[in-house]
Amino acid sequence: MIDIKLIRENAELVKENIKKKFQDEKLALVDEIVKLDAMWRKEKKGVDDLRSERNKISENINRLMKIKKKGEARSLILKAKTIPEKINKIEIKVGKLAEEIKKMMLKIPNMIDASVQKGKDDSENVEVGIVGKPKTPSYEIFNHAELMEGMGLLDLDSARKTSGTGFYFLKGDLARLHSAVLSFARDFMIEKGFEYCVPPFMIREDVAKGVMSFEEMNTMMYKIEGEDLYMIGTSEHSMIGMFKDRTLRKGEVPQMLTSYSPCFRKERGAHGIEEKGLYRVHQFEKQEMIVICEPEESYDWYDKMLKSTVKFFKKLDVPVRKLECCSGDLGDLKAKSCDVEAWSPRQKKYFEAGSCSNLTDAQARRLGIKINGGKGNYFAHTLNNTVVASPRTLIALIENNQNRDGSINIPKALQPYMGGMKKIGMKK
RNA sequence: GCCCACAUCGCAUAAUGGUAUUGCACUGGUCUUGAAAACCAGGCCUUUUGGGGCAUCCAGGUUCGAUUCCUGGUGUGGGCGCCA
Repeated sequence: MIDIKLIRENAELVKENIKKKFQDEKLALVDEIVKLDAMWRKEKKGVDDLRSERNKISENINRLMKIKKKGEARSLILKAKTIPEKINKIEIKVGKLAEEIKKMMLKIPNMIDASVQKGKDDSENVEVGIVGKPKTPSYEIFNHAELMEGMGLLDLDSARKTSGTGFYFLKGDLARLHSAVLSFARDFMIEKGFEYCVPPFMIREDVAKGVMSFEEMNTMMYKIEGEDLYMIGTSEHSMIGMFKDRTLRKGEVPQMLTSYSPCFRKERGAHGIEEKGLYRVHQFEKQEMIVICEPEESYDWYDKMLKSTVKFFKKLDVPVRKLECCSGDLGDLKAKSCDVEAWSPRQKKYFEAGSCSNLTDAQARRLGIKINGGKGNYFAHTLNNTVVASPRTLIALIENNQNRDGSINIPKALQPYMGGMKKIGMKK
C-alpha cells in the first residue's frame, strides 16, 4: 500500500508508476480515489465538528452537575440528546467511504525504484551478472528425477498415492543432502550476524493480507478448513508478521533474521506442476532471510542480501546469474526485486533458485510496522531474500556436480553435514 | 473441550460513569566546546496551522458523556479433562 498523501499531492506520479507496470486498467482507480478522498474529508469534517459541539456541551453538563445545578444541566442534556443521531448518520457515510478508499488503495501497486527496467513481462527481465562458470560437460547429464528414482533416493509414485502430484519422498542420502543444504544455509547466515528463527508455519488471515497481494493469496495459499489459518508460502510471511502493529525503537533496527520453514504453495495457474520432478512442487523447505530497517538503508541491505545468496551458491559449486525483475513482472508490493538463478547444464539455461526483494514501506504500511522517531513515527522498510530452497536446489547440485557415471560430488561445504561423505551413489 | 481470572503509550501504574494519571525507559529539540543535568515535545486522522476529532485488546449496545455498565469475540495466565 502506498501513502494516500502521495495520491493527493501527486496523482500523476502514481499514474506513471502504474503505466510503467502495464496496469493501465488501474489508472481510473486513482481518479476515483482522489474523488472519494475529497468527499471523505468533507464528511469527516462534518462529523468532527458535531462531535466537538457534543463534547463541549458534555463538559458543561459535567461542570453543572458538580456544582449541583441539576436543572440547568437537564436542559443541556435535552439539547445534547439530538446530536448523537446526527453523528451516526454521517458516520455511516464516512465509514463506507473510508472502506471503499482502502479497498482501492490495496490495489494500487507500490512505487517501483527508479533503477527498475521498464518491461512488460518476465521475457524482459534483465541479466545483471553471472557468477561462476556455467559448465557444459561433453557427457550426458541425466535428468535429476530419473537419476534419483533409479538410485532409489526419490519416490514420486508413492507420493502421488499419499498426496498427489507435486509431492515427493526424498530418501537416504538425497534426503540427507536436502537437510545438509538447509543446515549449511542456516549456519552461513548465522555467521553473517543474522538471528536464527523457526516461525509458525500457519498464519491468520489479517497477517496474510498484510504481507502479500490479493493475487498472491489466491494463487499460493492453502487455507485450513474451518479455522482462521493459512499454511505459509514462505517463512517471510510469519517473520514479517511477527512485527505486526509494532513500533520499533531506533536501537532495535535493523532486524536481521534468518528463518527455516517448510513452504506450501498451491501453484494455481503455474505451468509445470505436471512436469515430472522436484522443480515445481506444493511443498518445499527454505532458509530465508528478512531485514527490517530504516528507510534510507533499505537499498544497502538489498545489495548485501543479494550478495549473500550469490556467495552461498558459490560455496555449493553452482554457477548462478542475477536476473533483475522488469517493471511488469514485479509483484505489486515490491519496489525492486532480483532473482538468483542456478545453471542447468542439462537444459543449458538458468532456472530460478531464489528471489531478493525490497518492499520499501508497502508491507509496513499494511501491517503497521513503524520506527519511533523524534517527531512522529514513520514506517520501516522490509526486505526478504531466499538463502536457499530445497529440493529445487538439489536439482542444481545433481546436475552441476554430476559425474560421467551419474554419481554426484558433494561440495566441500556440505560434506561436514553429510558425515564426511564426498559422493552420492552410482547410476544403476 | 470445560471452568475461572485478566487485558490502559516500550515497561510499570492511576482513574469504577465526568472526558486517560504518574514514574521509568527511549527518541527529537533547546542550552553546551562536548557530554551530563535541566527544560520543552512525543500515537493516529483532519485542518483555513488557530484548532478539531480519534485512541484504555476487538466489534457492537446503553448514556449528554464509557477505561468504568451490558452483549459477543480475540488474546494471555491458571485449574480440570483429553493426548503423548
